[in-house]
Amino acid sequence: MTVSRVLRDKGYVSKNVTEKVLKAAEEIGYVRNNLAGSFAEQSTNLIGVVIPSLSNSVFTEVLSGFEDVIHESSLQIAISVSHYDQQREFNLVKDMLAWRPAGIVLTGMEHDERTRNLLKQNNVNTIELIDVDGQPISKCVGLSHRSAAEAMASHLIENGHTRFGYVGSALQVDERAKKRKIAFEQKLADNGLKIERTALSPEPSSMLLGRQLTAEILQDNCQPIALYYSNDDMAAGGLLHCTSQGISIPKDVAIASFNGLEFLDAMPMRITTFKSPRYEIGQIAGRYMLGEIDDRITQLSGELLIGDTT
Amino acid sequence: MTVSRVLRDKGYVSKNVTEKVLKAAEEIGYVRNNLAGSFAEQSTNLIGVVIPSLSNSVFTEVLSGFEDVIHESSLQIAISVSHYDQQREFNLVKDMLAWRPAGIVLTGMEHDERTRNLLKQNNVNTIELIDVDGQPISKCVGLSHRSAAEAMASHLIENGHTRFGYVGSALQVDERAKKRKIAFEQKLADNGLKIERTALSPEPSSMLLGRQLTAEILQDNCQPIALYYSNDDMAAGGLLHCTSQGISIPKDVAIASFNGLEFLDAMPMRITTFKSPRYEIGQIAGRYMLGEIDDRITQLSGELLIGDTT
DNA sequence: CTGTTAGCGCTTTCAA
DNA sequence: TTGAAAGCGCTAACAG
Repeated sequence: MTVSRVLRDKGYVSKNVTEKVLKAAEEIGYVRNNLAGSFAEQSTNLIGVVIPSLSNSVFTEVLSGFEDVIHESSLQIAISVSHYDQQREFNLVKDMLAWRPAGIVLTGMEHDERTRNLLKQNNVNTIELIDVDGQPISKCVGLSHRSAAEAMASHLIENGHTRFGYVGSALQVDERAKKRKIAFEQKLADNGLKIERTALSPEPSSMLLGRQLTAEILQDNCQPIALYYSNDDMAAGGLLHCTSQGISIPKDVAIASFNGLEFLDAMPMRITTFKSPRYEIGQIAGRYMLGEIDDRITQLSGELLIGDTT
Repeated sequence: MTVSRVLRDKGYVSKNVTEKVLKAAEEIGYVRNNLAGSFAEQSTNLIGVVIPSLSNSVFTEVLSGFEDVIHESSLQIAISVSHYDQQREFNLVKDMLAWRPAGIVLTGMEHDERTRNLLKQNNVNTIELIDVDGQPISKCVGLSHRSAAEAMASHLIENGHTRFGYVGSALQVDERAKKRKIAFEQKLADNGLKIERTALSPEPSSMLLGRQLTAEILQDNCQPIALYYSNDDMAAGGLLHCTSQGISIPKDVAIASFNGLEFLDAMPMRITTFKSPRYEIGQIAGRYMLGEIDDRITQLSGELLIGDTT
């Protein structure tokens, strides 16, 4: 017990003994056994985080903000990847719960019903990231993808665009992109307008795919048209297609997207997009974990970035 | 015990009892306590991974490959971020060892001596990623940054370049970039050449920084010159500076870099770079973890990508 | 300030 | 095929 007290710096131990214990621990290279310790304490400092993918910088930027806040505390982050699969997410959450984590962080508001039940029944401190359009299991922080899409639709309408196309990828798994598309269409409808053409692919988004789908959607000369993309990668591909074809932007083809990723700075033209506050979402999630925020929902606003393509 | 057997599907239990147990577990929403279980087993399925940063896609791409291999097994990944700080890395490794992980994954070959000792003494299955120029603690997989830089130097020399500049960032913490710079200089020296100008910054690399440092290095008209950059972000910024200034590429300024990141596809010109096999490194690290590889060192080659800028 | 006792929930081993 | 006993290394609670 005395050793335990010294090592945890808890309770009173004489200076003399403290030194001896510390020295001995150093000598034998003692490493605490968290399995035993946390087991005895019936709690851990682990936070289970589930994100859809590690190769989409949207999620790693959020993670980065989360980590920057968390890493000053004694909490540890354990990351799992759901590959956009709610069934897999459920299994991951179940596995994580077995470690009795201090908290769970999920991406998005759409989950398997069993996941929600599991988390609620076990009364786990849960935070959902990136989206706020829905009922959180416990807490959530993000932006309204509906509002973001509406803002973009309004911007295009105000700029006098009357014909619209949509270019998207992986909508069957990307719930946020799906919400944006629906809200965009709705806003157009409110103004007596509609999406005339759509190019979709189940593949993950990429510049190459954006380029291909844009070529497809423009093949029968429907210009002038304003294209709304599911995200920046797709839109960047679209821009490359247009410039290579000598298509006038934004006169013949306008380009608008979502995310506001940094790589857009590399493009020859500034693409109009909607910047999602990714790093900030992560930071706030971190502060939720540290108990610094109580609100059930934190809605961040994001920002419409008007570039040269609309 | 019978319950334990059913839940782990281990040993013989009658069908009748098995069903009853499974049903009861389902009803009460039983979740195994890994703290108790792993404690009793004296082992875990956790793999501790330490990477320098989550906001550098080099590391998340490696992680992605690692995860893709690992996630078919029963192993779990716990990620920590060292912020390029060896002291912090040591603390993270120590914290991870407290969980008695099935393995540890580190980035690079340069670590605090205490980290190496800790890992060796505890006989932990350790894998070092991305670099192979050095003595691994246990196993490592990566590419030779020396060779990559030498290949680029040779390419530039063969193309007739005779004057050289170097643009880099964060060399005090980026050991791989440092190795590349040294090897590049050495190769030049072997050919009676040298780096005439250097622009360095302690800031993390970014396109903006690359742009600024390139402006700086070119301010007193030293063209023609071949610039070697610490990585793609910096080089992309350099390219943007040159195109905006109407500088002829590669005639007046040649640009060469390292990594071969995907965002280069967005650039108006294909930058000459050296593609590091990031995803593959992660995959192989995963196979190391699963015990599918025994070699102490796996050296991957990478690829010189000759673009329009050299 | 130091020590004793009991127990965390599971698994390994042995016995029936 | 099932069960009983013991123990993993630590900490909370209490006693001295």
